[in-house]
Formats: sequence, structure tokens, C-alpha cells
Amino acid sequence: MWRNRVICKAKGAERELSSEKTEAILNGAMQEFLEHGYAGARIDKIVAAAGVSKATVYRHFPDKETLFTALIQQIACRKELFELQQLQSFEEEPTTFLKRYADGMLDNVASDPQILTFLRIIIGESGRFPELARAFVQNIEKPSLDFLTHYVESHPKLQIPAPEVAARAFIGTLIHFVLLRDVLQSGDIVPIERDRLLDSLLALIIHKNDEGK
Amino acid sequence: MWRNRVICKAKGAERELSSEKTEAILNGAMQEFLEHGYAGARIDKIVAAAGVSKATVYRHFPDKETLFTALIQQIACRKELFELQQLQSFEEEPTTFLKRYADGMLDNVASDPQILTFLRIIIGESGRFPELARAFVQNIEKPSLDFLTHYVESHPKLQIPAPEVAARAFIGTLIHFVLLRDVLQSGDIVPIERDRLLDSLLALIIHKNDEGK
DNA sequence: GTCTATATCAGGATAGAC
DNA sequence: GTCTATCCTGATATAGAC
Repeated sequence: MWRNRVICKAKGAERELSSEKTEAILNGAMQEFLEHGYAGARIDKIVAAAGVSKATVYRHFPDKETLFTALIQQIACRKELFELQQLQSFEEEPTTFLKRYADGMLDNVASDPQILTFLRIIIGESGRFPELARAFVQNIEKPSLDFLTHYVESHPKLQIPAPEVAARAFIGTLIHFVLLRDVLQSGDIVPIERDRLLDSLLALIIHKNDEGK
Repeated sequence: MWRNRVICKAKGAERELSSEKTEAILNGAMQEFLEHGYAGARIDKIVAAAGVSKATVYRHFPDKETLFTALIQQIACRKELFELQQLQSFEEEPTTFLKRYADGMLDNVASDPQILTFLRIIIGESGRFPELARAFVQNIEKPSLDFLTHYVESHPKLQIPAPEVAARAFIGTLIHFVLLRDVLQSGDIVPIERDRLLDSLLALIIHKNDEGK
């Protein structure tokens, strides 16, 4: 079980005015920011979606940028959205577990439109909002890498020479696949059968080149 | 010089009014769009950077969106920017060649701020401009994947069971590394020594688990 | 074809009543 | 603390002279 002390302090997140309206504002902001990005988002729309007045928004958040930052930080801290079942049982075959892990990523995470939009924003705004990108890596990417590294390193049935790199190759290949297929919507341009990718990838990682399966 | 028979047809790109001004406009647009994204870019700034009047811009491009599309498509067609030396000599050791290929990606591509910004835009706007994302995959990603697949598949010294997957694992791991380190600027959060990553990655791909190098 | 000048309007942010 | 009504800057896009 992986309890990660998390960096999740948005500029105005500690303040709690009337947390009811704050919730409504953040909900409305979520739709608008995720759909149109930072610059493309319109405060009017957020106001309409939240069902509050514009002045109320500005009483809770000093400006658009702070609201955006608070929202994205909040999402980046909700690890449940991304977290895959990390209950490792060492009795289970590594391939079975890793396959299920990949399935979770490809089926749950990558098929959720909101998550895809969130990824687009995090990456797209990473030049202007590096803190948000870093919070994402800290809270989402790093725990996954650490977990997988620890898994392949300590599973009794595995003898991986470089666990850290194996974890990166595993996740990197999956992320790249999701990027091409789901984020960039170009799966048909570089097609590959999903199960073939997974099986061969696991063979690479697990390093059983002579397995007769 | 860029004559690419490629899927590179922006809405108004075939028209050539006075290609001198067009060039200037696109140059100005490049700076502004890459720096601020689509919605954040200001036509006034483009006009100033290009040294033309606003009316001239609108005589060459019907609207902001068309200008943006034409620009990004144009960049996505300039494969030289991304293309790594793909001169395979089969006399060379595969590890040597692949190492150099990775070096090119990590040192040239990923260290060019303009390319990083371009990647942020392509991904960030892929929800609203899927054609641009697809042009990028078609012109940049697919050729790389095809080339590497062909390479590992036909090199006499290699016996890769699943060349397509090996190519994806190789590129995917590198892209993921670049994404974390350069795009998201979080290399310090998930640190890994670059040469260790490359060497171990190559060992994984080449599948020489018992090599005594 | 290109410019100057302008129409038009929408965006973020605020004043002041309640 | 929340609303209505408003300010004002700055944006895209166009009209009309040269």
C-alpha cells in the first residue's frame, strides 16, 4: 500500500470561504477549462455552469489564473482517477498481473474522455504552467514508476537486470500507445493490435525470450 | 527547401498570393502561436512581428483558425526538423546505430525549445484540431516507427521476435523520457541517468540478456 | 495588394445595492 | 457573501483610400 505524501498546494486552495459555492465554481470551471484550455475558457461560461454570479467567482479566486491553477492541481491530486490496482500478490504470475495493470491503463484511464482532455491540458500548458506539470508528475507518474520498479525488482519469480528501466519501458510504451491512439486520435495511422502489443511487450520486459508459451 | 509530397493541405495553403508577405506572416505567426497557443495568440502581435498590416493578414488568410492550421500543418510537414539520420549501414553494430539514433532524439530534437513548444501545441490542441495531430503522426511518428521496425527486422545481426513492438518500445520509452524531462520539465522528480537508461533499454530491445559486455 | 482607421463586440474584472 | 449592472481594455474582422 502506497501512501504518498503529496505536493498539492494550489495558490488559493487552503482558503475555504463557503465551500459550497467553491465546489460549484470548481465544477463549472472543470467543464470549461477542460474543454477549451486556459486561454480559451470564458469566465462567463464558468459562471453559467456553476450557477453563481461572476462577482462570486472573483470573491473566491483573485483571478482566472489562480482559479485554473487551483482546479488543475486539484485534479492532479485526485490520484484515484489514475491509480490502477496496485495490490500486488506475489503468488500471481507476473505476466498476469502486469497484463491486468496494462489493461487498467488502456481500458479505464485512456478511455475516459475527461482524463484524455486533462492530459492534453497538462501537456499543452506545461510551458506556461510548469508547476502544474510537475504536480502531475509528482502525484501520478512518479508513484506508478516507483510501484512498478519495486514490483519487478522484488517479485521472486522475476530476475530483471535493470528494474527501473524495465518499469520505464513498460509504462513508456503504454503511454506512447495511448498518446498516439487516444490523445492524438491517430490509431488508424499507426495501427497495431492491442493484445499483440501487450503480449510482446511483456515478453520483452520479463525477458523470457525462450519461453515456449 | 522543402518539397514534401505529404499530406499537407491546410485549408488555404494551396493559394499563393504574394508569397513574400505570406512568408513574413507565417514567420510572425510561428513565434506567437508557439508561444501562446491558439486561443492565447494575438493577431496584433503576429502583425507586429511580421511587419505587415492587419488587413494584409486577412487578405492572405480568411481567419485566425485557417492561419493557425496552415502554420502547424507546415511545421508538421517539415520532417527535417525531426528526422534523425536514417542511414542504416548493416555493417555497423545495431547497438551503436540505435544508440546514435537515440542520441539524436535526446540531444537534437528534445533540446530544441521550438520543437518542445511545437509538441505541446500539437498535443494540447489535439482535441480541437485533430487534423493537425493526425498530420503530425502521419509525417513524423509513422515514418520513425516504420523505419525502426524495418531496421530491427532486417538487420542480419538481429533476431527480434516482434520488430514492430520492439520499435514501439524503443521509441515509446524515449518519447516518455523526453515528455517527463523536457516537455513537463520534471526530470528532477523522476531522475534517471540518461546513459543507464539507454544502455539498459538497448539490452532489453536487442534481447541479449546474457551478454557479457 | 497594402495600408490607416474603425466597427463591433466580448472578455476579465469591479462598484455598489442588498 | 452574493447579486445586478457596468467599466474598459483589447480582440477579430472590415471599409475605404492609395
